[in-house]
Amino acid sequence: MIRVMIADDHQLFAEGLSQALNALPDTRVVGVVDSGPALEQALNNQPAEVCIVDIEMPGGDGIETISNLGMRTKAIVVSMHASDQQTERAREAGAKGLFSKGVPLTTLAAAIRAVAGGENLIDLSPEARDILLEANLQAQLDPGAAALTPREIEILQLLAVGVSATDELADRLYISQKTVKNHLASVFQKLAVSDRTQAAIEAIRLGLARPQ
Amino acid sequence: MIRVMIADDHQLFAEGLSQALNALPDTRVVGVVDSGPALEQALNNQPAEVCIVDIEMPGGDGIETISNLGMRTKAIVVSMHASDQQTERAREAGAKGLFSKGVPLTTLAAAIRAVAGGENLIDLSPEARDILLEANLQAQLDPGAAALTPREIEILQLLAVGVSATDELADRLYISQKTVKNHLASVFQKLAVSDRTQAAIEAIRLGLARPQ
DNA sequence: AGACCATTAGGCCAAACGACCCATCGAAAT
DNA sequence: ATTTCGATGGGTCGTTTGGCCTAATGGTCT
Repeated sequence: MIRVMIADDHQLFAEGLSQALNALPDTRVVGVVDSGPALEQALNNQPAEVCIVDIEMPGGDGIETISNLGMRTKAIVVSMHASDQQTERAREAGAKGLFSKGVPLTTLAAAIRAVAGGENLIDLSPEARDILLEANLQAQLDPGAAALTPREIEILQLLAVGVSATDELADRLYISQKTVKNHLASVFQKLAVSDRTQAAIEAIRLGLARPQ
Repeated sequence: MIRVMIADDHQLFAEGLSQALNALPDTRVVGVVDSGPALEQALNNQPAEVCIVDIEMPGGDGIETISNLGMRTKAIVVSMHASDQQTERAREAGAKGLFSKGVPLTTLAAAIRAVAGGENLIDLSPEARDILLEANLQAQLDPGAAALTPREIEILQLLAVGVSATDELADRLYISQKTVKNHLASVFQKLAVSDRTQAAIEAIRLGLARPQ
C-alpha cells in the first residue's frame, strides 16, 4: 500500500484525484492540502511515500516546497500545462516526475508505483519513461490477495456484488454448497477475516468487484 | 439518481471528479469526454440530466457546445480561474452555473443537485446562490436509506468497516446483542436486503462508511 | 392527552454459517 | 514418476444468524 499526499489548491481536482487513487487497491491518500507550507506540515504528522504537488499554487509555488522535502517523501509534480522550463525547475528541486493534468489516471498511478519503487522518472527520455510506466500499469495487489486462486476470486466477486448466500453462490458457480463453503474457508484464511461480510468488504477494497 | 456527463480535456481531473461523484449516493457519472463535439455526441447516445463542462478545451471551447445542448441537458461550467467575462459568456450560452475548479467537491455536488432540480444558479447573486447551495449540501439518499434512523446508520457504519459479529456490534454500541439484531432486522427491511453482507455492501454504496 | 416512533430488550426456533476433519481427481511443476 | 496444488465433494458439530412476536421507555409532534 503506497501512502500518497496531495497538494493542490484546486479542491475539485484534489478531492477527485483522492477518490480515484483510493479506489485503486494499492494506493491510499493520507492527506489533501492546498498549499506548499501545509504540505510540509502535514507530512510531519502523517508520513507518506509519495506526494503529488501542483506546480502552480498561491503563496509560493510548489517547487521550493519540494526542495524542502529531502528524502522523506518522493514528489511528483502535476501541472496544468507541462513545459520544458517547468520540468527543468522540478528536476532541480528534486521532483521524481512531472505530468500534465491531461494524462490519464492510469499513467499517474503507474508513475506513483514507479517512484515509490525508487525510480526517478524525470531524468528519463520520454521513451524510457513510457516503457517504465507500462511496466507499472498493473496494481500490486496485497500479498494476501495475490495468493487467491481464480475460483476464490470468482467467489469474492460475487460476494462483493451481494451474492452472499451459500446456495446462491453454488447455483451461480455450478458447484455444490459444500465446495462453496470450502472455498470461502480458504478465502477467510488468506484475507485474515472471519466471515463473508468482512470478506466482501475486503474484496471491494481490493478492487475485485467489477463496477456495475 | 442524477446522471452526470463530464467534458474536460484534463483526464486526471475528469477521471478524479468522476470517481468522486460516483462515490456520492445520488449522482452517477454516465460518461467522460474530452471535447465539446464529443460531449454532444455522447449525450445523443446516453442521456444525462447535468453535464459538467470545462470552459477551456482545445478545438472550440465549451461555450458553443453548451449553446447547442438546448433543453436536453443542463450545463454547469467549470473553469480554472472563474472571471466575470467567463460568467457572462456562460450565461449567454445557457449554462446554469459556473464554478472555479478551486471550489470544494461538496459545492459542486450541491450545484448539481440544485441545477438538476430546475434552479438556475448563474442569474443569482452570490449571496442567494450560496443560500441555495447550502440547502443542497445533503445528498438526497435513496428512499430506503432516507428512512434509516441514526442508530441504524451507526450500525451500518460499523458493518461497513468490518464489525460484523453481533457481539462485537453490541460491545461497540453498548447495547445488548438482542437490540443489535433488532436494529439489523429493520435495516434489512428498509434496504431490501437479506443479510449483513448485503447490508454492508449497500452501506458502502450509500457512502455511509466513513473513510479511515 | 394521545399518537407515533426510536431505542431498548426478551423469547423462540429453524436455517445458515464457520471450524475441523477427510477424500478424489486432474493439471502443473519438479 | 512423484509431488504439489486447485477444485471438487463429503461429514459433523457447535455457534450464529435471521424471522417473528411481544413490550417497556422516552421523546416528538399534533
